[in-house]
Amino acid sequence: MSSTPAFRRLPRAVREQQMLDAAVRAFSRRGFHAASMDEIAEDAGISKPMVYAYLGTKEELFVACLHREGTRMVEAIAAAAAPDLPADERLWRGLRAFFGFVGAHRDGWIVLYRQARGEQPFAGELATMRSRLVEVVAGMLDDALRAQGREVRETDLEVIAYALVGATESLGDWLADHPEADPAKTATRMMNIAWLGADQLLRGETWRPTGE
Amino acid sequence: MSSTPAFRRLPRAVREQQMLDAAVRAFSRRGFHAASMDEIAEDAGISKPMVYAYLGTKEELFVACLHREGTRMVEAIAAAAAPDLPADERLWRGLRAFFGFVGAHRDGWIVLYRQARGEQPFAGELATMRSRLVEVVAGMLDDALRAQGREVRETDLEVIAYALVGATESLGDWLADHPEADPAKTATRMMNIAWLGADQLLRGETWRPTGE
Amino acid sequence: MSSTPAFRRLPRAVREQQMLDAAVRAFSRRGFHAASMDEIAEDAGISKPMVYAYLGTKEELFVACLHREGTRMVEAIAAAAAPDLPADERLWRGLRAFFGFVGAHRDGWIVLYRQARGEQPFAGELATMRSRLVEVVAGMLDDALRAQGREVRETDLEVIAYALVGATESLGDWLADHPEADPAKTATRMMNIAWLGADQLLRGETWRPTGE
Amino acid sequence: MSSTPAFRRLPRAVREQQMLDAAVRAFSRRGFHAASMDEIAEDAGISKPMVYAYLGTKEELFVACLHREGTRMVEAIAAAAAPDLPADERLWRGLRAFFGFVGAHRDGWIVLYRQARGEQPFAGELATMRSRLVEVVAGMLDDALRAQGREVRETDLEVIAYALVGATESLGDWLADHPEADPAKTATRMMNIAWLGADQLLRGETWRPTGE
DNA sequence: TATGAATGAGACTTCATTCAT
DNA sequence: TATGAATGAAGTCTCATTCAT
Repeated sequence: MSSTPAFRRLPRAVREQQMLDAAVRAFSRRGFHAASMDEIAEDAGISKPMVYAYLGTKEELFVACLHREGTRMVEAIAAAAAPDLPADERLWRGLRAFFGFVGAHRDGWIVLYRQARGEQPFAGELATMRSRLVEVVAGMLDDALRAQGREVRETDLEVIAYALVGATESLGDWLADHPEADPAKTATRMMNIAWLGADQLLRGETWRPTGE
Repeated sequence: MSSTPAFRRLPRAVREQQMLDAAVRAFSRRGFHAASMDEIAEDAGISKPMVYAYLGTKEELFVACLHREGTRMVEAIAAAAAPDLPADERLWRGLRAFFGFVGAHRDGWIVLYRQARGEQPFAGELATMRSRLVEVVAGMLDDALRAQGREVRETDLEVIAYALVGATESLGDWLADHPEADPAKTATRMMNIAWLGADQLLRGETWRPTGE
Repeated sequence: MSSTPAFRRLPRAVREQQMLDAAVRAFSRRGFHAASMDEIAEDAGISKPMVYAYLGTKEELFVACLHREGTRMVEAIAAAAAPDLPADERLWRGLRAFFGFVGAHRDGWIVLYRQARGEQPFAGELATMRSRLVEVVAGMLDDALRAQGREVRETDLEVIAYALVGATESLGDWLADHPEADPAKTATRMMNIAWLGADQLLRGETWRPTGE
Repeated sequence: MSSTPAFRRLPRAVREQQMLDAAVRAFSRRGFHAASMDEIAEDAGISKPMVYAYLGTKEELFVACLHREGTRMVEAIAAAAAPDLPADERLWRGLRAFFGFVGAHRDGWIVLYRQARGEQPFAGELATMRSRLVEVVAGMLDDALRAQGREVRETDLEVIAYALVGATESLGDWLADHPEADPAKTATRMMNIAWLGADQLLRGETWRPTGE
């Protein structure tokens, strides 16, 4: 006799995930400002006041999206690249995990990479995340070098790591726009670029401007 | 007789540049949606209706910014990387011009790279620009290879070029956040990464996943 | 216990009628363009966003007014002029209902007759309504004629009907500007004009231009 | 060597007519509010400040249109219906002139009949014009009656005249929307309706409500 | 005379957010 | 808990009108 179907009154945690799903979809497609709370609530199948009650302000909602997707991504990568593996293996598994994440969570990636970047309140947090990643990658390179008995100035290391991360993100973003592409193959390509390219660089050879 | 004949009533071309300057500043700092036409008009020292009369809708204004800054950047790079130079020289000069542009036009760069990316109506155009750039870079790499009597599958070439462009953009964006850094030095670092790294890669050596 | 349970938070249907009332008043007095949404909302005792939420755009609001008033008028007339009555009785009751409507809903009439006519998006719909009315009147005349064993060319019938409707509308509009006048008396006058005038006309006599 | 083509610097009177032409077109198509001074100036091939200098405010410009078109119409009718003709001839010639005017000056008619009616500042003036016309028509009917040795209460006369004018305007407006229709034929039809219909009415016969 | 440049004012519309049931 | 009803605030855009050349 109850007109309330079984799926109402879900436990709070489930509802929150539904809302975050809807929010990530909306923010990914339309950006922080253009996405509307109305739209998100409707897509989540819930009323607007509930969204406010559970997840707070629009800004807080966006941050929650960033956190969930960022954590998912970082944990996926961290779980793959166990610290006791050799450096190249860690890099390779990390890349595979990264492209796998992008392929499986396009919207999440887009929120992280395209949408959060331009919005002042959030860009800082993202930059911090990237910095930590760059450190990790720099650490891997350093490990590899020491294993070969070589050493590189820390600054150079950081710049190279930064460039590798940038290149990787860029291919990841390309992947997000080409759902038909194979994440694993993309990972292989990036691994080639990263590992062989970096190896050469770190061997100490340097290109020099030719005067002027 | 005075070369600044009055304060108001400037000719159209001048006013348009003032408006575009203000718009690029605003869009760079606050993004497309958060920037307000009021704000832009006030910063340009003019009333809102003039902005609409000269440059149209907010969307058209944003496109005008994109065009001006994009053209500036492309022309700076094209002027530097004359097509009759050897490939490495072209790449080097192109990079120097690119980082020079970013250092000199931070706001323009940020609008192009950070703000346009997430907004659906504009992202496409930007992606096209990047594609053309990737082609050019791939062409340089190809030239260099042929000069050495080697050859590479076109797909690989494109991916490598794409990664190089991504890495370069990423460093450029880093530069935009570090005004104290030296564009020329950043260019040198990127040239190292690009040239030596690519050289190795293109020599035919390949890293391969180790099973699993 | 009170039948006016509170002041705010009325159910949707009630609020919509309040808004339409206010809108008809405003549009009637000032016309589509000069009436402002602010004004309408304030007169309805509600905030502007509610108007948009319930009734949409200004244009849609105007159409809603047109529909409500048009329907009211047509239904009043249709209810009075039951199709099983003899033609003259139908005409008479219809006229009485029409002038009754104009007297009781001046604002509605004015929106329909004076304000919608000049505005391109709405004029068409009104013209269609009038056409249908003309058909009905032509039908009445035809009935009356056949009852007398006479017949008239359809074109003539339509023109006469059109003129009758025009004359009626014109007197209706005059009534709208003379609230002290008696709708019933106006109806009687129009019935005289219509019935006796038409009778003569339809008897087959024709005035003819005298040369030139 | 003069770059000023011959047709600039027209005499004031000519320019004013061009502006009024453009204004009537614009007001007819879009109504008083929706028509913009920009549009009018451009259509007249002149700059906006000139419009203000010559014809004043938008409101004054509209009044000027009303005057010109109203005068044209009245004069056309007056010239045709010379007061020394017999009443039926006057009516007939007047109608022909009226429908001729509508056919030849659609835009002017529309401004007078459809657009001015709803705008408070102008409706009054129009109503006055119509009143005068009604008087004239009532006079004609009176003349005709007296010529037959009969007499009618003035009120009835006025109402009948009002209805005739309304019917005529209505057919005129129909003509404005059917440019392919023949003004002369429409005039003949209206003359039939007016003359024969009125004749009957004025003979003293009256339709009476049948109780209820 | 003639006009490009300029603006104050105000319109429509939308949104994030909250109240009262 | 859950939501329909409600709004303050702000943003985009247009227009009639005037100045300064």
